[in-house]
Amino acid sequence: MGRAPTNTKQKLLETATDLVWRESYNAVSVDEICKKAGVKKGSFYHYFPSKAHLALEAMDVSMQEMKVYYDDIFSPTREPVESFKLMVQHVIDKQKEIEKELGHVCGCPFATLGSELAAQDEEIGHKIAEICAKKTRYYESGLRALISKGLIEDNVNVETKAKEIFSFVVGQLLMARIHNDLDFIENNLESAVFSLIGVKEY
Amino acid sequence: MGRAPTNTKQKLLETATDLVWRESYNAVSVDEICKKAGVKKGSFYHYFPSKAHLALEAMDVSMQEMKVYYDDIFSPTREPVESFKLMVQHVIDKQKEIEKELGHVCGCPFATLGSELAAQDEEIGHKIAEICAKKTRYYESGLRALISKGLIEDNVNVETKAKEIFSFVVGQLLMARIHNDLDFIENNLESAVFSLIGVKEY
DNA sequence: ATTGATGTTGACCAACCAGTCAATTATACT
DNA sequence: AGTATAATTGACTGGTTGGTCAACATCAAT
Repeated sequence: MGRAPTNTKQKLLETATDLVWRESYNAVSVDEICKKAGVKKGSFYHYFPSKAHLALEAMDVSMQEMKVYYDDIFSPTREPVESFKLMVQHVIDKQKEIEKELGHVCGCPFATLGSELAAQDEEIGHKIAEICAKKTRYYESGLRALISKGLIEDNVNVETKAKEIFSFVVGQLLMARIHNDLDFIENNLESAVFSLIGVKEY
Repeated sequence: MGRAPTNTKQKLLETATDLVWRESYNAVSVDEICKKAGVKKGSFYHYFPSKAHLALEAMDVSMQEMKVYYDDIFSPTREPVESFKLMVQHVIDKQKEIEKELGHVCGCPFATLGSELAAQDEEIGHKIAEICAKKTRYYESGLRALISKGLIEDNVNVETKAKEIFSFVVGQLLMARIHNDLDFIENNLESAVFSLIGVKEY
């Protein structure tokens, strides 16, 4: 029943993700998103009750995409050192891809959005906090695997260390966005992460 | 000659700093700044040719204020371990003060602004990159002092390590802003910074 | 007292903002 | 063929945006 389903909603989500990731939430208007997506504003509000709801759904999509990669990267079948290496490489690859596509180093989309909206929109802020917590759980799992292999001391506070690693990666990505330059991350992120983890040989 | 100078410009700078730090650049309008500062919009554009120029001047003011603290904290007369301890404490104290005043954990004002505007306003992005570079120079100085005291190995790449510390602090502040919670920083920042520096006893 | 520089005001603007809605179109099922 | 449902459109709204401007106010030096 009803008219044939289209990719309009998906196109809006993709376009919004690109525009907001590159610029910022408040700098991008609904009109701009619609124009670039080739969709009339009436259709926008047919699929989303508000601009904020679009952002929330776009985060869900991004999160799901990320989950596929991270489930693989931190799969229990891998060596934990390999997991962290792959994680760093994935971050670098993704940043390079987005830099090419959007013409600017863009950093972590969740952190950028969270930084902007944490004090402005409670719901979005809360969702981003959740996403951050989810990501740190991958690191926790990797750290526990490192402990079980005897590669780091077993008195390491896994939750704390995971948060530190996450903050560090997010901070480096933020600096890369500000400087519009991925060189430092490319040359430094892997060794810095392992130094922070405290594993000497890898 | 001319009319007696007033504090109008200063009031605009202070008000704008507060509003933009708490919310974001694009979320705060010139009208809002003027209203809260008790200044008419005509006066605003008498002192600033544009909203972006206000941001640039506000950053200069913040930077000058920060310089006073950091020149003292990283004064060559101090023990370098004390410098880093004081730096961490200063960050925490400042965040607590701002949280109380503005009703939200606000993180690093430069990083927040830079994250938002890096790809939107080249001039502002460039200025923030400069400010970040300036701050890392304090860390470099502290690290060199640590080396000269034999507290860390002398093969440490000071420029790289300083950038890592800066990224880490900025990342932790960003997470604190997103979670609107300073607990993790209060409990963890000092030990994490020293762990990152690589000094065991302090 | 006049001049000239600076500070202040409020009305004004075109463009843009998020969001609304009734009308229209396209489709799948009966 | 008819109908229910979903997709699409474009014109519309009221408020806000960054920014302009001519007029006016206040003072110091002459």
